[in-house]
Amino acid sequence: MHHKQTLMPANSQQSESNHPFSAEERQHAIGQLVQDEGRVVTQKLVTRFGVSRMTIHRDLDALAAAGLVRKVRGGAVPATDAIQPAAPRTATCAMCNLPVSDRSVMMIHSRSRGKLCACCPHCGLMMLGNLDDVEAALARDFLFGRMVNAFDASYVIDADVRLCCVPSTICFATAADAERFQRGFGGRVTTYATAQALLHAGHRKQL
Amino acid sequence: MHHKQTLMPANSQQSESNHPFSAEERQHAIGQLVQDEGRVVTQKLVTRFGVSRMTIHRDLDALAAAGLVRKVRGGAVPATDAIQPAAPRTATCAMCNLPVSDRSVMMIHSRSRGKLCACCPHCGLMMLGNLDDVEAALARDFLFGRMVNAFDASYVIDADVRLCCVPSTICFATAADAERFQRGFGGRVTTYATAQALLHAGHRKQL
DNA sequence: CGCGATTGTAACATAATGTAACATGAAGCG
DNA sequence: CGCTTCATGTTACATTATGTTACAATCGCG
Repeated sequence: MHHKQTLMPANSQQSESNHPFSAEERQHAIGQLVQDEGRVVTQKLVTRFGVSRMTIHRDLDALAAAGLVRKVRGGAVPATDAIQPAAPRTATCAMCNLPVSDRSVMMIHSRSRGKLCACCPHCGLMMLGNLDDVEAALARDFLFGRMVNAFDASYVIDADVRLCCVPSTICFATAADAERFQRGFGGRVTTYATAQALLHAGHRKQL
Repeated sequence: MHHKQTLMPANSQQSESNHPFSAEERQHAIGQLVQDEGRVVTQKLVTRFGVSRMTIHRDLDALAAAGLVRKVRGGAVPATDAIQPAAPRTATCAMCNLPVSDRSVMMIHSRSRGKLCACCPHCGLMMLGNLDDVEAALARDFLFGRMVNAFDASYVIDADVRLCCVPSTICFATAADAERFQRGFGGRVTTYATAQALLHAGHRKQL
């Protein structure tokens, strides 16, 4: 009796509700939604698909059991998503797909794309240059291992230490540290802005 | 429910445009804020997230329980030790009992005492000097993070980088790396034997 | 020092959400 | 036809997140 799809006016906005979904189709659609939007809200799925709260929960259970999503209170997020407070040890770089080294990791918080992980400042800076809704960006200071504001940090580019991607880009909390490192291992000490420009120029050159 | 979210338009009931924050996300955001800005003020979090004072307090309680922040009157500051939230930081140094930093860890295999963990080469070398049945000793190369044979490694003692115990003792896979590091950050480049002697001499002097 | 303002916290209330147990109705199958 | 199975709905209850209130603890200031 509550099956809205049978009662829907023809001009209804909720296109999906016009035809009844099989369980499989609905679950597949939910999985897509999670991937596309980063997060789904149970209550919205209830109205969107015109099924009961329990049914949505069962769908999410099935998706979670299949490892496709992770249930959170109120909805679900992508299984790979790292809303978790813990740093994703098994994460791969959102830019180059290499496994993320704990030593050089960068974390970027984008409003639209959530929490992104970069294997090293090279990839991290590239990503930052391509995002326009960054809420925060943190890079790991090479010397002390602390996370620092990526925009305030200093970087040594192309030092004789190849940690990850090339040209090697190493993050330091202070310009003084970067300079001392450069004295020993070469490379060029830059601010965030300069590093950003250099890396992007280098990549464009290749095109 | 009628709480006065003076900062947000009243029409946004649950809209993700303004407050996509579930409890989990909000706590995560707060944790990042603490790391990023060094300190957060409870009252500002209340207005920023549009939740009650109690809710913010509970968030901070949760973050503090997880060891991610330390509550202070009026807000929270980064937990001094916990830069890395996850990780098996259960290990403590067999010499000084400090939690073992993944960055500078040394592993010593003793026939009689089994596998011992040192927080840094300082403690590791001290332990090695006191053990007579060592099967193997590995230290983490500071530059690349690889484990190297502690007896073949080079060490920079008393550089201007205080990572763990004092006098700071930093391990490098090669003498060349140690020298380049010394060029920037000072200290003295030594072999295993020399570092060993220096550290023990320093400690005996205190007695 | 006392006093007011701010902050921390405990206790309770409430709404939203999660979940288990049972009911229903359709489809398939002997 | 009756039976089973499956997806779903309904109901009831547990759990969680949050707000509200009251009060204690602390700070700042005259």
